[in-house]
Amino acid sequence: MSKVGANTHATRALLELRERILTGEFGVGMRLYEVPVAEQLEISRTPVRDAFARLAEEGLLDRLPGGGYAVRTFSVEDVIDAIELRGVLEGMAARLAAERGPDPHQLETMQKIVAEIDRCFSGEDVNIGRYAELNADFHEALAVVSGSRTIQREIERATKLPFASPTAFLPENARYFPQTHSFRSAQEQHRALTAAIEAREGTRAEAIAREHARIARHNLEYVIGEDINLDQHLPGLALIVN
Amino acid sequence: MSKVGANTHATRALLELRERILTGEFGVGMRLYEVPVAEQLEISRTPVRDAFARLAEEGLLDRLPGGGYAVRTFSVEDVIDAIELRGVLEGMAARLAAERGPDPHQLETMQKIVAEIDRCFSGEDVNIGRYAELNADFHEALAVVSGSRTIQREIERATKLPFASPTAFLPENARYFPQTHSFRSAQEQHRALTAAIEAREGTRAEAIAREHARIARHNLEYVIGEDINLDQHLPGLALIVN
DNA sequence: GTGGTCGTTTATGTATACATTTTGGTCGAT
DNA sequence: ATCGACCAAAATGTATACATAAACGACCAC
Repeated sequence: MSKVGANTHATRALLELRERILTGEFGVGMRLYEVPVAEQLEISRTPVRDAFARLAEEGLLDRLPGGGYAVRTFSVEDVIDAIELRGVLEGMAARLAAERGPDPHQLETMQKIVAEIDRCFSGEDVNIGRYAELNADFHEALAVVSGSRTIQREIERATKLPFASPTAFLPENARYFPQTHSFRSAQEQHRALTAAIEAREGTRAEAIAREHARIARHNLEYVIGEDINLDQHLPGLALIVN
Repeated sequence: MSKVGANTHATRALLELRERILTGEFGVGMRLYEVPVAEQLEISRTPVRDAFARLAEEGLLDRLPGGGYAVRTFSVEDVIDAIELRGVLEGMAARLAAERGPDPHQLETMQKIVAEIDRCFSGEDVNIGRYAELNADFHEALAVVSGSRTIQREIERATKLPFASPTAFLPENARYFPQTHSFRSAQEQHRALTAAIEAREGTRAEAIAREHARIARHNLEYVIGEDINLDQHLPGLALIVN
């Protein structure tokens, strides 16, 4: 643990503040001041400034024209577009992989993850926790198989907003969602996407990836429609205003 | 001029360092140290740190694992992918505009810019300077007509890398490029893209926007192929290693 | 009631000193 | 020749004091 960032005040502030933002502890649009935050965290202003800047970079804080930062507000439309963006980026990743030819090891990694996800459905109940884990692995592998550092960076970045991530709205268990059957169709998409990449079918791969990303949108609409108070359970939901 | 950023040491450092990076004054991959840079710029370390962080956010500096920053290196492939990414983002913008219906005023703005670009071709010589200016305006209007803040942010961000911007490799005059006739075909794409959006043809709009972005790729390949030493004239070219 | 000006308070920008970590070179062992 | 340990120098992280700008409230004029 000698790497900078792992145990610095700035990093700890970043983690703490990110958590508070995502759980809604700071109201949306709320301005954050260096001095009170530094006092709360019992550190000096300098690492707080660093943390603020990093959170702005992540898209969770807005820089204000006169200096300072405020918690960023997201409309439902912003969230929909962020999800759509991830789909477009992952579609591009899939297309590039198919067009340029996937690295065999990386393709094999994807195939192994798909096989492992299948095992989540082997019992009567879906093993949601494991599914979520592997789902994230699959999406990471998808970025990697693109063979493009640029795309990997962008997907990583787009995924930082919790409601746009592939695991968005995947709770630790399924009690909030009546549609666990959709996990199976999601998995079919994983399988089809992997096959399309292998077959060098760029257009097909892109289309599947885009459609696949819409799962998060579907879940969002479900959550919004049911007016479920899930702030504590679905990170980032507190940031959405409408 | 009371806005933070306009005249702070941090902003001046940001502008100065960005310029030096893009002109190749710092070698690619070169590590930048706070103390010497602060001395060169005759300011303290604090604004230098701010500037470094912002340049990392812009993608021009890499954060190092042990702290500190280095000038980011781009392979030709990275640049190609950055250009492709812009095409994909602008394609998404065009598609969203077409699917959701463009705001009439914003559409009119695009149409006016297209008409104004036409006037750059009215003489025997293309008015390249004006073309470049209006080209940038067109692309900004394209981001705006998407009606999506998310997309606007992302396009703005993708465009920050100079070789991925719509004006990439558009010099102040055409003496470096024998293919000024390609400006005319680019303008036809502007026109077609605007018409596709107006006609609510999302798939067509997206395809045109993607193809349009490839102009920068074409120009890149020309520059690389001719081995033209254009560091001082084409911002960011100095960052490309191969 | 509204808008502009002024003064005070608060917040951010900056410099600098100190603390901690990283880096690079040297030396010794294998 | 290579690797690991050690140490000093350099770099980054942090705290704090000071400088400057922004924000806010009060007051006045129209």
